[in-house]
Formats: sequence, structure tokens, C-alpha cells
Amino acid sequence: MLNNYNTEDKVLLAVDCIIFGFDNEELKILLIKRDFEPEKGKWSLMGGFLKNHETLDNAANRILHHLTGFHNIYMEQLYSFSKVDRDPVDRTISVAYYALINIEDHNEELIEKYSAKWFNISEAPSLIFDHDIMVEHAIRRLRHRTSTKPVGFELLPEKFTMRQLQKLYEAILDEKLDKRNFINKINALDILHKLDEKDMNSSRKGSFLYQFDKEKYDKKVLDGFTFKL
Amino acid sequence: MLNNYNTEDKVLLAVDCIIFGFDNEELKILLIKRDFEPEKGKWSLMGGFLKNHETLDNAANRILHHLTGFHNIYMEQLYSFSKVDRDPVDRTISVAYYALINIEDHNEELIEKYSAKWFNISEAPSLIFDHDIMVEHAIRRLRHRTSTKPVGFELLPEKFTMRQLQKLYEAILDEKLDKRNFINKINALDILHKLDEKDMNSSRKGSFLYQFDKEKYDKKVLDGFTFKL
DNA sequence: GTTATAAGTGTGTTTTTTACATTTCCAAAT
DNA sequence: ATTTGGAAATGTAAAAAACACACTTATAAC
Repeated sequence: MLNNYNTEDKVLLAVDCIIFGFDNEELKILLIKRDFEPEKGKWSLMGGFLKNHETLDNAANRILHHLTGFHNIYMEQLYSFSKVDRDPVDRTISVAYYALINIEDHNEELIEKYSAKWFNISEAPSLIFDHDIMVEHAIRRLRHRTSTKPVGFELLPEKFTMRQLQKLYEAILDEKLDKRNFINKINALDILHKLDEKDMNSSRKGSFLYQFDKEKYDKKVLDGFTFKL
Repeated sequence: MLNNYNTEDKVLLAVDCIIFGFDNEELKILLIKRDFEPEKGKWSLMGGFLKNHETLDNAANRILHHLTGFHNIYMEQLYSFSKVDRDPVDRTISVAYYALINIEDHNEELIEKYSAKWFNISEAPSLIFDHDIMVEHAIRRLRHRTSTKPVGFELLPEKFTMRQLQKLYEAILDEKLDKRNFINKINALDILHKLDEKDMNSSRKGSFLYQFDKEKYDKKVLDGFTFKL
């Protein structure tokens, strides 16, 4: 007996990306204004369809590259959404991915091309189809990841101040953190490299810049260390 | 401009289920022996294809029902797997689900029909396609869930002893736990109902039976309680 | 040299987690 | 009726982690 694959239903498989950024004050998402039907003119996530020669990760990378111009963006598969009529045109299952990018890297040109815009997550417009639900899921996942993996650094420039890092965590977790306790915790992790350089924009005194030391982190992980904030 | 869905590739969408059970000693998974090509005779997860009128959850429920005879099984979507050649017959993306069932409920007849068998997770044979990877993911997820949600009870009979519960957690987490600390923690959660009944099989003295009090748990969750073991 | 502003820093208190040993109960054997 | 074996039941002290909290310092701008 051979299982007959030919009698089975085939579907369109979309990949939709929740792209997070941080502007030193608030957590943001990058949305595009659709210039095609259905729902033309409405805001939505950046998406596309899986092609036969691609994995889902490939497709997500391709889509992210289109909108940002960058490869090797931090990215994680989130969840698959399958309501029967979620896309009115045709049966489409969507696999959501979320991505973290340094907002300073944003490419004005590409953003123009797709009529894209950064929104504070608290002020984002409502989105087409089930995209709002995807964003909710992504925020939940990001909150969790941020507390258990050093993913926050993906959202910051390479060099950053402790204040920036704390603001980022506050934005993601949506709660105020105590300055001293935060710095003590971060320092206890021992995965940052303190530079001699100072950022002189934030205050007269200036504040030291730090870098995430990925090598040190990876080494510690191998020795059984687990990031926990 | 209308986005032309017609030019996009369509794919087969499979749903594969990792079914966990517990026999009071070890964590187990239910596998089936394929009686169709490709890979006939090899062990695999129970799976099936998504139909046009179904959501992924619907499909997973349908597949679980086939093999167990039960509806309303505890179940969670895990991850989507998309290696281009993961299924040699046709391009197939698989969405993995894991499910937890009380092993006592297993239906001998259906198990026979599908040549299914319960394996200790440590002794399971290697599986077709990418199913081994799926199982690994599922175990990781289950470990995490068990520490943050009261899902363990899905794997036990309705009435169980503290010893059974501890053994279950030990099997899932794959580590020994201290008896007194475990019981103290569980009691502190205050979500079990201690019955007057005793299980007399385990010892001369007999041990009290407990039940998970779902109503109480739900009420506590509404009041901001979060399960944490 | 005075001032204004954010950066930087440490300790005591509370809560949580861990380690650990003895007594109790009952069926079974005598 | 008494003894015995074996798992069930139970609490406390020590260690570690999390939390609350306020003053001093460095520097640019004036």
C-alpha cells in the first residue's frame, strides 16, 4: 500500500514577519502599508509566500532582506496560524516569524519603497487578517526570550550605555526597573565588555559604553552558564 | 495592482503528533509502525495531512482521535519543519504538535490497528524523516511547560499520590527531586484536593490520593497567581 | 568657580531555595 | 496478640537570591 499524496489538499504557505526595533525610548514594530488587494491601503506585517525550493527560515530571511537590506538578522519562528478564512482570497496558512533589528540600520530607501513605518507597539494601528494576534504572540515571546537569552543586544547599536540597556529592558517588559539592581545583575552576568569610551550626549558627566562579548558568553554557556535576568 | 496568488507555489501541509504518556516510572511516547511507503515498516510519529476545511488544531485533534479514540486531549502546537527534502515523495511542510494523555486510557484496539507501541523516551527507536528532531523539541517544550503550567496532571489518572506526581516530574525533568521539598512546594501552590481515600498498593501504610482542583487553579490564575515549580 | 544634570555606587532586609533525619502507620508474618 | 518491614509523612535551620533604598561624583555650560 502506498500512501497517495495526490489526493491530499495543498495550501499556500505564507511567512509573516514581526520586526521589532528600539529607539532608546520605546519598543517599535515595522509595518507596511499594503499597495495591493485585498485590504489595500491597510497596515500589515511584511510577508510573502514560501517557494518550493526554500525552507521557512529561508523565506523569512528573504522577506526580511527585502524590507531591511540586511542578511543575518536575528529571527525566530513563532507560530503557525491556520484559521480557514484568515485570508479571504485563498486558503493560506501563515507561519509567523519575529525579528530584532537595530533601528539605526533601517534603510530609508526600502522603507519608502514599501511605504513602511515604525510604530510604538502601544500606538500601532490595527492590522489586516490575524496579524494583530501574531504581534501579541510575538511580544509575549520576546518578553520571555529577553529574560532567558541575551537577545536584547540585537536591538541596540554595537556600543551602548547601561542606561540604554535598562531602557530597552523596561520597554520590552513594560515595567520600571531599579537602576542599581539592574546594573548589579548585568555585571554579575559578566558578559559585557566595558569600553574606555564614553557617550557624552546623555549627560555632562558622560556615561561609559559597553559591548556584548559574544565569545565570552558562548564560552560560559558551554560551561553550563544560563542567562537569567 | 492585485497580488496574484495563482503564481505562488502550493505545498502539502502535514501535522505530526508527539504523544506523551507516563507509566508511573518513565516518560513514554506512542509511535506507529508505518504500513505504507515510503519508509514502510519503520517507526514514526502519528501524522496526517491538513484538509482545506480544517485548522491545524482541528487536524491535530483528528489525528489524535484516530489513534487514541479520545477527544479533548491536551495538545499544543510545537513548531513547523520545512527542510526542502524532508519528505522524499513530495514537498511537505510539517507542523508538529505534542499531546499528553493518561496512559491508562490507551485503547488497545486502536493501538493494534496502527501497530502502535509505547516506548520509554530513552529507548525509542530512531524515526523516519525529521521526526527525531521533532521529539527532541517536544521534550524540551514539555520540560519547560511542566515547570510553568500544571500540565503534568494530564499525564496522570484523575486520582494520584504525591509519590506518583513526584515520579512524573522526575521522569520529565530527568533529575531526582527531594521528597520533602517537592511536597512542600506542591502544597504551597494550593491547587490540589487531598482525598480521604488512600492508595493501598504502594505500601502497608497506604498513601493519600490527591486530585487536581482545576476550578481553584483557574480562580487563582485570575487573581494573578502563576504556577511555578 | 558655580551650577545643573545624569552617572555611578553598596548595604541591610526579606524572600526563596536548599539540605537534611526521624517518626508513623498498617498489613503481613509469626 | 505481638513483632516486623517498608513506604508515608512531616519541619527547621542555613544559604542564596531578590529587593528596597539615597547620596556622591564627574563634567559641560554658563
